[in-house]
Amino acid sequence: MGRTAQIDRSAILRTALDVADEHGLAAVTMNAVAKRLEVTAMALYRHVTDKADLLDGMVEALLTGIPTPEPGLAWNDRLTAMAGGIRAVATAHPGAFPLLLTRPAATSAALEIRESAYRALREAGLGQDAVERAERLLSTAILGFVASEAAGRFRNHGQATIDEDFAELLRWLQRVLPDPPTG
Amino acid sequence: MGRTAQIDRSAILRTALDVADEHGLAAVTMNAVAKRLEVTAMALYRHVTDKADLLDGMVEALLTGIPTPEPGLAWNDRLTAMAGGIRAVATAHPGAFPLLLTRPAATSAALEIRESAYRALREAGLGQDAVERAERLLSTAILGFVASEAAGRFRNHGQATIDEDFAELLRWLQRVLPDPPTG
DNA sequence: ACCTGAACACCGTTCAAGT
DNA sequence: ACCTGAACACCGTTCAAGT
Repeated sequence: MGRTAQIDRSAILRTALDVADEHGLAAVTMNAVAKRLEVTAMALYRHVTDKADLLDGMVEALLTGIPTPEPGLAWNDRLTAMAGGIRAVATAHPGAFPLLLTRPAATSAALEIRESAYRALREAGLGQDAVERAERLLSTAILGFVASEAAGRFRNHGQATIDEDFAELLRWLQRVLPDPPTG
Repeated sequence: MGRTAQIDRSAILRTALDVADEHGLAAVTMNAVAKRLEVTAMALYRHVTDKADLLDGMVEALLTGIPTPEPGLAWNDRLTAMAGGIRAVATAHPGAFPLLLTRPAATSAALEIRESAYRALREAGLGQDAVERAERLLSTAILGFVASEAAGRFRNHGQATIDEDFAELLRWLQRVLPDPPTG
């Protein structure tokens, strides 16, 4: 009895993200991930329950990469910072990012991000129902754009054009919210 | 020589959409589609070049289901009608719909839809660059919402709430465009 | 012309066995 | 405790063979 572990869950998740980013989500197989870790596919089952659990773990790892905004900022700047953080994660993990749109996350990382957005929108003066609705619409608009970018739907356009598109989207979204604090 | 065909490409695509909607995209295998058609998987290769071609064909079939808006309508009503048409296709094909976000389509059906949007936005008075940017942002916002809905990201909310969310999104998007014609 | 059987390399997953 | 080998049912795909 007793044998020092060669791999752990977080190493598996990091490796799976690498595989997705280099060769696409379809290339994320138990075999491919295991091979990178110099282990057989069966060894993974000690650390993830099955492939669905692997993919859910990748989602959680992506969400953990979105930084919590500086609490000192005004609410509208906090929302903008979160949008930028989401886009930065998509840029760092373009292959894995589409998982966020297909695997609804109810994990703690997802809840924390949503709560940050709720706090900002409450400070904007919205009532509770409006806060929740605005969060759903803002998050889908931003996820939709960023996932489209990651999936290459804009690949015919230059980076400068895409950057300006994103800035324009943020301006659009600001315009449907109450006037921000002047500071 | 000569043997009457049992299947054709459009039957394969329809069957693949059915499988996706009933059991999810992951269930769309050559074997599963073939079995529904009472044929072996190898028979499909006479009508689709490979599985990627099958998935691209599904995208094209989904796009063909989006109706061209009535030319008599004002430009803002045409855009609203297109958004509704996209959502209707997602409702009819929730399992297959996420393909639209991951497989950028440059086929004729995709181009026709984009051209419809361009025409409406030009009538709104936007210059060519603004037209193209607005089309990218409108389409990603709408696709993002509708794909999220199809993927079940809102499944904790009632249908009435989701319907109202969609209406609110369309109002947001109207607000960033020039004032529509009064009629 | 259209479909099938056999074959290949590859999936996810299980379970008993090795250390 | 952790990993592997062998096994199973299932992938996508090719190619020669049947009608």
